[in-house]
This record gives sequence, C-alpha cells and structure tokens, in this order.
Amino acid sequence: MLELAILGLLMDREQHGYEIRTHLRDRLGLTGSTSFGSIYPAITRLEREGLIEAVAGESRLGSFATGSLSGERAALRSSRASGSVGRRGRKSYRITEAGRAEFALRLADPATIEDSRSFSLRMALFRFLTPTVRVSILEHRRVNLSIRLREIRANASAGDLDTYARSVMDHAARAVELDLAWIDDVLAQEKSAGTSSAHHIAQEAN
Amino acid sequence: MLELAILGLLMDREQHGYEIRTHLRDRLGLTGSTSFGSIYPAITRLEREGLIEAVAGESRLGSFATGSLSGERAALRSSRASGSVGRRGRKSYRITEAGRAEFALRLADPATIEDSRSFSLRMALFRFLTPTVRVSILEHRRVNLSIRLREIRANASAGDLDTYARSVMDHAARAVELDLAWIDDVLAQEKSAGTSSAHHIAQEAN
DNA sequence: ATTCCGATATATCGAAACGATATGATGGAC
DNA sequence: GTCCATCATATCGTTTCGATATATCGGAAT
Repeated sequence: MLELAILGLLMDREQHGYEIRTHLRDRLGLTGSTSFGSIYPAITRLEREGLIEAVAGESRLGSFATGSLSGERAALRSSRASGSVGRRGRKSYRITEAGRAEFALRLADPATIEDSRSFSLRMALFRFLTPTVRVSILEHRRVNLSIRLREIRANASAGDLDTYARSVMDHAARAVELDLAWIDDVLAQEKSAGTSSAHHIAQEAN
Repeated sequence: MLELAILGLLMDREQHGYEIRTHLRDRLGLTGSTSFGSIYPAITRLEREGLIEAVAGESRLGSFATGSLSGERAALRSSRASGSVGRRGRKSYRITEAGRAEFALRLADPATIEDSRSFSLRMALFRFLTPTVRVSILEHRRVNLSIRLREIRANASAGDLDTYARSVMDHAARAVELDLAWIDDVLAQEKSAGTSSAHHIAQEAN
C-alpha cells in the first residue's frame, strides 16, 4: 500500500524521502504521518525492483565520494526562494517507465480496497483512473460500507455494552455514515460528469 | 495495543482466540477485524509474560473432549513432529492477577493515544478508569484533533490539489470534526455526571 | 442419507509497517 | 557564538498483516 502511494507521489515529480513523508499526509490523506521505518525500506524495495531510480547529483552528506558539487551548491543557494529544500544529503527518486506501468496496474487492481486507508489512497489518486474504474471502485466500497454499517448497528443495539463501549460503537456507525455520504456525493458528481460530457466517453474508448 | 485490547476483553470473562477476534470488532470497535496472525502471537506473548493463562476446559471438538490441557499439547507436538497437523481444540484464556495490574497500568498510560485506533480502544475501556483520568484523556485527545484539523484545513485550501485529492482532504477534515463533536459530547456528559453526583467524587478520593 | 458449504477454531510464515533511536546539516533566534 | 527546531537519512527490534493450511460442526440442498 505504501509502495502504491509513493509511486503515485512520484508520478508528478521526483522527490526525496522526507518530502514523501509529508506529502503522504498532506496530499494523499494518509493519517498519522507514516514513519521513516516504513518509508525508507519501501523506497529501497521499489528501487530494487526497478520501479523508481535515484537521481544522481547533489549528494553532500550521504556520499563522501563526490567532489564536484560547487556548481550545484551555488545553484541551490540561489533557488532557495522557490520553496525547495536546502542542499543536504538528499537523495531524490524518480519513477521509471516500468514504475508507471506497475503503478497503473496496482492502482486499478480491486484486490484490497477493503480498508479505509487504501480506499482513501485510491481516491486521492483517482485522476489516474478512467471514469468507469472510478465508479466501479466507488460502488464496491459503497457495498462494503453498507454491510459494515448494518453489522455495527446490529451489535450496538443488541449488545450488552456499557455506556462507553456503546458510545464507541455509535460513533463508529456515524463515521461509516459519513463515509457513505461522501461516496454518494462523489458518485453523483462522477455520473453527472459522465453524462454531460463527451470528453469522458472518448477517454473511455481507448 | 492489541495486548491491551485482549486484556480488556478478558477482564470480563475468559475467552478463546476466535471469540476474541469478533469481540475486538463488535465490542471494542477495532475496525476491519484484526487477523489471527496478530491475535495468536499476542496471546502467546501475554501467556509467556504470565498476564493470562490457558484454562483447561471443555473442547467442542469431537473425540478430543476428555483430554487435559497437557495432553492436548503433547498430542499437538507429536503430530507436528510426524509431519501432519493434529487435532485442535478450543483453548480459553483467563486474565491473571498480574494481568489485571498490568492492564490498569497500560490503560492509564498516556503514552500513545495519538492515533484514532488506540484512542477508540481506550474509550471502549473507559469504565475501568477513574473520572479524572477519563477527562484527562479526552482533553488530551481534543487538543490533538484540533491541531490536526487546522493542519488539514491549511493544506486543503493552500494546496495545488486536484478535485479528488481535495475531496479526500475535505473528507478527512469532516471526519476529524465528527471526532471532535464526539469528544465534546462525552466530555460534557462526563462533567455533568461529575458535578451532579457525590458517588464519582468519592470514587476519586481513594 | 449423504454431500457440500459456511462458520467455528487454531496455527504458522514471510513480508510489511511501526516506533524508537542515532546521526548530522542548516538556518534562525537570542 | 551558541542553542534549538527543522530537515534529512538510516537502522533495529517488535508488532501487525495477509495468505495459507488444517480440521470440526451444523444446517441446507440434492
């Protein structure tokens, strides 16, 4: 799941580990900022599989081998105003062609969209999917949530729970209801866009 | 975290692994049913630490019903050694005195109530805590959620996100708002109960 | 009646993710 | 001029996940 997220992030631009961490939280909505103990191993795996590659250059801390960095240093110093991070031992990574192919494959794979995290991730990457696949994922998720909601409600009412445990279950139900409302909202937008525009239909025909 | 949940479940009655799994979901609100690959190792750890103990008891499974616990283990050992998996019976677990003490310690420990899962778990086990600790946990959580909400809103508005990514962030914000409303609700109940009843105050005075 | 299936039940294994910790650079505050 | 927060990478032991294997039980379909 993390690998998919990282690939998705690198689809836009090359990034380094630290940057990926914040983007995971701020752009893909992965709650509670994923730890470096997950990120760096995931990057290593992806690199080993040839799905991403390290971008050569600007290594001052991480590698003690290079000597040719004076030009880079000056360039980075002057470009600080654009919001780019300073010249540290950063290693940036870029997605490869194989990585792009693999990303498309994994993103559309309906295997594990059960849990809330991986669904949210896919939703954040929806622009890389065709309208049909989007709708299919949304409807699949909708069914899952409906079932889950019924289960929670059954247990919350029938159970011999104390006040607090019941409160937790009630809140869980409300959270699922919020998710359902969200899905329905996106689904409605998706369908209105699909019928009102020939562009999407053309996109679908490839 | 799982260990705390299991201890909490066993505070009420002795249970076996499969039962724990469903209770985790239906009584403690742990979403997406925790896998056996987590539960059984956790049980083993707790048993090794002397916090829980296996109860020699009735096995539902067929001809095995009369076997003692040690007999069960011997049977399992020998059949495993001979290359096939032996009969399995139900093994119930009971919390020990040491387990009860450890449970109280871990439950009140404010170390990691950052994430949503462990907070929900603690809330479901609130009846084992004093009103003061309850309020303290709620307020701590409230602060965390407020900060998180501000971060999400900042990123959702300032970001160069596409429609879908923004939708994810907006939904994340609404989810946090729902959490906050929940906390406030419980907090209000907690406080009104604390002022209107001498019973709770007396409980606190030990 | 028998067969087949879904739920109950325990267990293990490799892989993935977490959480803590170490280390050092950089930039700004005081 | 030192001190601290943030930026940045890395590793380590532990926990959790996900898939898979095995076997029993009760009920429904054939």
